[in-house]
Amino acid sequence: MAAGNIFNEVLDRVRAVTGRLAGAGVLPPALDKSRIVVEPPRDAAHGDMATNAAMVLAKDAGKKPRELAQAIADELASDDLVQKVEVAGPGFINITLKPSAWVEALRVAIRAGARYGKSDIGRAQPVNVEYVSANPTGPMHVGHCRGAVFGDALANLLAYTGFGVTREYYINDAGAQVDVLARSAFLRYREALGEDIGPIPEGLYPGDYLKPVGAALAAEHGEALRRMPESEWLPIVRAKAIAMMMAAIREDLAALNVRHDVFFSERSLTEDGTDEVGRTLENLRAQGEVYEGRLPPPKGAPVEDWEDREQTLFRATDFGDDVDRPLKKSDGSYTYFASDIAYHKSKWDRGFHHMIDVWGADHGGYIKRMTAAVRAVSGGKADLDVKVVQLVRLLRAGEPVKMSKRAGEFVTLREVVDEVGRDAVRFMMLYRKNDAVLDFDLAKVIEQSRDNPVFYVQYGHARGQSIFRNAREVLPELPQEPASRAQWLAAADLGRLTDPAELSLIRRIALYPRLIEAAALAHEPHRIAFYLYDLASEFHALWTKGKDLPHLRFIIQNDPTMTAPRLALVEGVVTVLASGLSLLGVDAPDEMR
RNA sequence: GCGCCCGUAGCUCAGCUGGAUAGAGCGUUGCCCUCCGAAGGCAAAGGUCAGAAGUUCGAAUCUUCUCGGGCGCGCCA
Repeated sequence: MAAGNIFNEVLDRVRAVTGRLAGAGVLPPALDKSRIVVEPPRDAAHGDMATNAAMVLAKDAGKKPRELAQAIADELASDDLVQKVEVAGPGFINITLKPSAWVEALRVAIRAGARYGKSDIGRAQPVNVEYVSANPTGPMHVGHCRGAVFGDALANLLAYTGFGVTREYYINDAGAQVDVLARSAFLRYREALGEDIGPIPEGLYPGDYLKPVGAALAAEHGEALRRMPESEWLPIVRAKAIAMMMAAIREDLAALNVRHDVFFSERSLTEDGTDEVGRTLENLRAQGEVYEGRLPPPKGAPVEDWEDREQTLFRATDFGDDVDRPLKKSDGSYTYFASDIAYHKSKWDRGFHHMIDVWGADHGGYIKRMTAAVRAVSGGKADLDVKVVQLVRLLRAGEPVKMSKRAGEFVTLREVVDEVGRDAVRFMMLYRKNDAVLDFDLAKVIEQSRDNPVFYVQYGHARGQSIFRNAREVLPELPQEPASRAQWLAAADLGRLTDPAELSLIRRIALYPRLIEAAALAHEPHRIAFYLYDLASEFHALWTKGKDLPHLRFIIQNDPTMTAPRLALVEGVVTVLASGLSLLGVDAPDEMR
């Protein structure tokens, strides 16, 4: 078992007990133990952990849940981790562990250090996480933030739980929009050569960010491009513009601490004589999933100039979609969906059985057809989980920040990061479920108070470090280097941690590995953020308790033997805060400034 | 018209994939600094989990329907 999930440990023991009861004839020999769980109770009065084993097994055993619960409880009572077992309610088995068991869990956490909470549940399975994938037609704006941070944190989390994660960015460098980009850049090129280009025509990108592209083209090609017909200069200008846009995007991502392993070009699926899209579609045609046919016009919102025509379609309805989906435009070129199928086929070909795509809310209507396509190209063997991140409403002190898209005035990702800092952006983007709309208030996230969870959690870490700094007087032998400090503290007499508040904090620390696994399996990094907030809150509370009750302070003057275990508790808190924050990609500062 | 997401305290949101008496922050009310960082803490009040039916030992969580809000609905990416 990786890095000590004490809940799994107890679950194993509960299952062992049911096995023994089966051997003794109390339970039938073939038992489905998969539904048995051991979890923390909502109410601390119910003990440390509760299991539903009796209720889950009662029906198969032909016994009353409470009766069976009592039998299991009697067996569990003699376990060396267990202090007390009670049957409650409809058949819950409430387990209270010996304090020594919790204290040992703390020791495990401190010893593990940065590895605490790591897990191997992923069993090294390859997972492809695709996120951001912003069009290379301009700098990233705030709207891209959330998906970027979410995808990055999710990838961190999956890697931490033993999945073989590949972080991927799909560059949409093939559609009409990059030709528009090229024409827009060409104007800036002429401008750079001294021409008066006047206002930017409708339909082209007006932003100033293309001026450097024009300048670079002028420096590199001089007058040469201007003398070519469009068919010749366009590929040159396009390639240059895309390269420069992608370089800018990478810089923006770096500012947010977001990284990718693979940048996959859509154009590479069709250029230089390769036609991966065509090949993919022919394969699907051979399977009967691609055909020529007609679609009914959409109901409700009438499409002007609807033309009923025969077209190439993907049989998405075979996989639960509402209608079949077109693969070719009327001019014969592939639709975006067609190349997206080929792209996901490439993921499958590269060995990914599990794919996760992070998309913006406006792509929600696209999910069914894409999951359908993934199943079609993999013979049903691959799965795709599309995580939709909802809209971010940008506010300043409660007032919406105005953005005008025409005229190219939008708030860029970089502006937001520069104003409030990378940590605040990242934490707040993750302090909400991905499928809920998020209000992001530029004024609030830099506030240094409990209102601001980023600050509150980071402050918890800083406060812990501050305690270590102040402890040197009482404990001069405490190593200053963090890793040796942790090992030194792990050897302390942890049995002296007996106050209910201390044990409660230890229990929360012990919850961390379980939380990490659950968050990873659910693809929900936000759970880490909420957990860290709760942990910091309990830590701050215990700290303040020491104001009224001096015997509960972490540093006890003239009593190194009491101070050491207390510092070990702080070490546990600091370890988990640092670990969780690093999964979120947020700094864990040693002091606040 | 159809599909997807959402609806939990006055406000903003959690709720650990079906568990026990539904939680936190803000706001309101009342408290705690000679004291390891008050950049903090304690306490009180506040709920028909939108509504109805169903599934079962047990539902905020699963199913169906209704109401209310958001997004999307060949040849845009």
